[in-house]
Amino acid sequence: MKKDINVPDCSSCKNKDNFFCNLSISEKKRLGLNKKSGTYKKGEVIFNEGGLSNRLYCIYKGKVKITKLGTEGKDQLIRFSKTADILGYRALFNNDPYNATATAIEETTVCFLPKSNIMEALTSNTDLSLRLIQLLSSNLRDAENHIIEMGQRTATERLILALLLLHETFGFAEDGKTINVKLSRRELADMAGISSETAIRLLIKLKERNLIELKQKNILIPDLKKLQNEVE
Amino acid sequence: MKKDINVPDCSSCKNKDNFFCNLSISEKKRLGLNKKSGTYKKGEVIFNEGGLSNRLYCIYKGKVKITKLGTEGKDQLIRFSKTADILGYRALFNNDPYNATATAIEETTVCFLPKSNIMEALTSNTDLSLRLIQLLSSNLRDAENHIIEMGQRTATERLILALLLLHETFGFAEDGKTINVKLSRRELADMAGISSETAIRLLIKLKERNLIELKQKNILIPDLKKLQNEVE
DNA sequence: TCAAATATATGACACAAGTCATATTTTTGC
DNA sequence: GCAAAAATATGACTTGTGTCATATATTTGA
Repeated sequence: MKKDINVPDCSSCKNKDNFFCNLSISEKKRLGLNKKSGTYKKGEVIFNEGGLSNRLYCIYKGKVKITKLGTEGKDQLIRFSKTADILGYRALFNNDPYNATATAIEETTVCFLPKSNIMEALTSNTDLSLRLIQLLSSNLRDAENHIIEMGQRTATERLILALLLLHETFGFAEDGKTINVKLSRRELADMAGISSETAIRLLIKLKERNLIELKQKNILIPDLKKLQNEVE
Repeated sequence: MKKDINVPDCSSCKNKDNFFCNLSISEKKRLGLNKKSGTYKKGEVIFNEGGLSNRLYCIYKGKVKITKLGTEGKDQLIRFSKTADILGYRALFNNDPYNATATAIEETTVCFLPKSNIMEALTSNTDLSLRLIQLLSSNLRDAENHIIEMGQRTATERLILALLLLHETFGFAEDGKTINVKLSRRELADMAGISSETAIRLLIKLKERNLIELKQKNILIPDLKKLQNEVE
């Protein structure tokens, strides 16, 4: 992590639709008082499961994976977060240690907002609590759907659902078919709860069936509808 | 469902530690204004996935399972709720349909609190938002742990974890070893994300290893620590 | 640039757990 | 009390997927 001094004040942030978008200009100024920021390289850990928290993280730019370590030292991917998303909110609002690890999956710039600023914003703008409730509800809905996938879908289906989630979260690159993030086979396996070897094999199978294309670390979905139909 | 006219006003509720425990007496009186209540028989549905909501449910007495229908018509158990817990809060605060089905697993009496009362309580007592944030955070933590179990644990381990969750949620009966709820093998299987046949077989195996006792529909855990050690 | 580390790919093999069928027991509703 | 429905139990069989080992390709860091 290296300190980043090029990030603007919260009231001038380029991410207009972020979690704090409903705050007034003056509320945003107070939110960003004394904030710091830093840039993490791909693979660097932003915070660790079990660590203590006194600030909220706001992603200025980049992509992050949230993982938990399971049994036998294997990771399970819980969620992705990207530019404009907040991180570490559950620990902050519950005065708990982090219960997951946040890792940059590409170079990522993050702002650290002091807890006192957040609490003040919550008090002055009660809409913010409702936004947080909605965010947690959305996370919970996604987690519940993931439980069902893990319990009831085949490994192939889970891998396809993982690819569709990547598209949904990060979109396509400009060519309109390359998933806009590069993950290792291990990371894909951690999303789908399968072994790396199985992920590798099934990706090749999907390629052979022309459902995806593989170009170095890029995965392309030539026909999104067709891939979606595989898991209906 | 039959209407129940024996439930007291919220300010006199026997469940002193419920979600609304921090409200003042007068706030509780306003919360319960025009509330209704009903009693559901074991197996009756309290609300259905996809249904619309304009009230919050508060369990006066009883036990409820929250399930989602997965692929191929198979249920996945998401969570249990019991006496003093609230239900339907996510739909209410997000103006969404219910995304799960709530079913009584024993005779259950539920109070229906009008949405307007809830919103008023939220406005007058900002602590209530924080309690809801904490509740959602707790649900989410549990769901995330469940994802890991589904992805990384054997069926036997998952069944044991399901039994431990039943103990944790509902406790033991007075003998100190009978789990204080009766579920069918199918319901246990839905908790663990395994087939009924597998649940039946593995229960018998656990019995043979003296880790549990089976007495009609009752499951007994003679040595809780020993069972916990099986899944460390 | 190069050696070491890591990621990807592949083959072989084993088995946990699912499906299907059937028998038996228990529960339900009239 | 009784028939039907549902739950529980068991056997047989199949296979999806994990593990382990090894080869090859790519990335990393000095």
